[in-house]
Amino acid sequence: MGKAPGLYAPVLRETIADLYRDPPLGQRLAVEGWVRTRRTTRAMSFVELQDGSTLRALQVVLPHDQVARERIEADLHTGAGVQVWGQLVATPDRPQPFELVAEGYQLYGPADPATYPLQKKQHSLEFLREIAYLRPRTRTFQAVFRLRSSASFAIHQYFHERGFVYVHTPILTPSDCEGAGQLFQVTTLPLGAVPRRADGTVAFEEDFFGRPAYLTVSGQLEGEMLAMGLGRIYTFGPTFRAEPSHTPRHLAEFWMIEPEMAFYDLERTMDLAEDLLKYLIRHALRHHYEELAFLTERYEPSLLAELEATKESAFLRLSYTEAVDILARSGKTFQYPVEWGADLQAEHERYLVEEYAQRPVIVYNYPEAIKAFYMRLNPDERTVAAFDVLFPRIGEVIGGSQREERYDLLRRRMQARGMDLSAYEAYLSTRRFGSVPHSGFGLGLERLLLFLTGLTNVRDVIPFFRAAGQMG
RNA sequence: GCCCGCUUAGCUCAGCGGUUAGAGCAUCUGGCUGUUAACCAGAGGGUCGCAGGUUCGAAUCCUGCAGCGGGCGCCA
Repeated sequence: MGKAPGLYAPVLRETIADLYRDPPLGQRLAVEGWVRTRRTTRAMSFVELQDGSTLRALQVVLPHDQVARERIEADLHTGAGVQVWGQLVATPDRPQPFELVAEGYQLYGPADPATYPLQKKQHSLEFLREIAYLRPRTRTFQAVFRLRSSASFAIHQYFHERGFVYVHTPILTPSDCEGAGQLFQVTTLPLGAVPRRADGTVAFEEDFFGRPAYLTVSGQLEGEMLAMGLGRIYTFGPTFRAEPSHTPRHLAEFWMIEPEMAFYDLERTMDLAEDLLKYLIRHALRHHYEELAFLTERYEPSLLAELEATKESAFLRLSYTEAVDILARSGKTFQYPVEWGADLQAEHERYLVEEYAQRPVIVYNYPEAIKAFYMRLNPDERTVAAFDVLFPRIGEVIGGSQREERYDLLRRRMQARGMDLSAYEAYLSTRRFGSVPHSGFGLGLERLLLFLTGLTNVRDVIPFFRAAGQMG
């Protein structure tokens, strides 16, 4: 058996991705990774080694006259972490282009087959959710998390290429961004013995900030303030909603991209949203064909074709009024009635996207009454300059609007909704000093990833999921 | 929050009132001159989610609870 090269050995130590990119055939080298499978015959064993650098595995041949069979059978089970060294040899007559003929190996960490949960067969996504810490050992999650990483990078690249400033809005906030769901309260007060005032209410002046504090549900309001000086900004960070939504599309902690642009009207903002989404799809197709092909084969047969079609398609733009009209004339029977003034239900959105348009749809100019206070009132005074981007399979992926920049109008509408204006003093003040038209939107990273990966549950596109009653 | 479904071996599932509960894969043992989800032979492995109830008899029917999944609502 050859001498162990060790961690700082004078031999090549390469990732498997490097080997496939430019195989150093004939050279002696060391590779590190985890055993995916092992097959043993009388004279030799075969190990498929993966290291996370690529979905492809490296076949390692272990001749039993080099490495004792008993040792291999005791050590090299699925999941074991090892370093293997030997010579890289071309194998033109075999399914793989080359393989490593081992001289020896070092077992970093065994994986006892009696207790190691993963096997070499495919597991259900539901089962893997129970052992989230091992999901990165599977090719599915390597593909998904690599796409997540790459899409995140592409988002930054897209905005930076266009002069947007990446801003960090606070995670801890004193107030709600109205209409964005329930908040997680953050406190250092002892929950077992909360200090109270004479009238029995909680004495928040004794809390850490001297007032109630929450985890942010959106960076939008702060983003608007930053855009009113920097021009074009975007946020990209975690947001938190304490809404007990039990669906495959909701998380309590998720990542959101929120651009906010001074001097943008609704149409220009819709253009930006559409362009961004197509850019991200093109980026994934160009840089991650291997991952997308794998996910297409495993999970969503139409994934590649759908991405190809979407990156070229012109999203269909319909005003809310047009959309209601189309639904009313569709001849379809919907569970929820279609009438002007009611919000579009999931079944309505699905009809518009999957049957009527058969491509992404942007619905804009929604009734004022069903949308948030900060959306700009249109001249008809019945609708606001809001829009949703609806995708096949996953529904709403972006929600945005032109913001109400007129001080008196904004104030009046907030009052009409019974909001406490004192909590929004800074926000309102931006409308008193040099207020200009501006717009923005929110893109849910996990929902985008459902579209890019072909998976159907957002718990599977974030490494460790947090949802009502679940911390994966 | 409302509605529906599922829970049987390590995993994926079959069994849906009637002998000692099954299969494939995994594991273990042995075999195999290069395997590719290797193959061949054999073995071990189960309080049938939990708690009650109905019945001569319950994995199977009923009730409650829990976990998971899905639909709806809310939204990203």
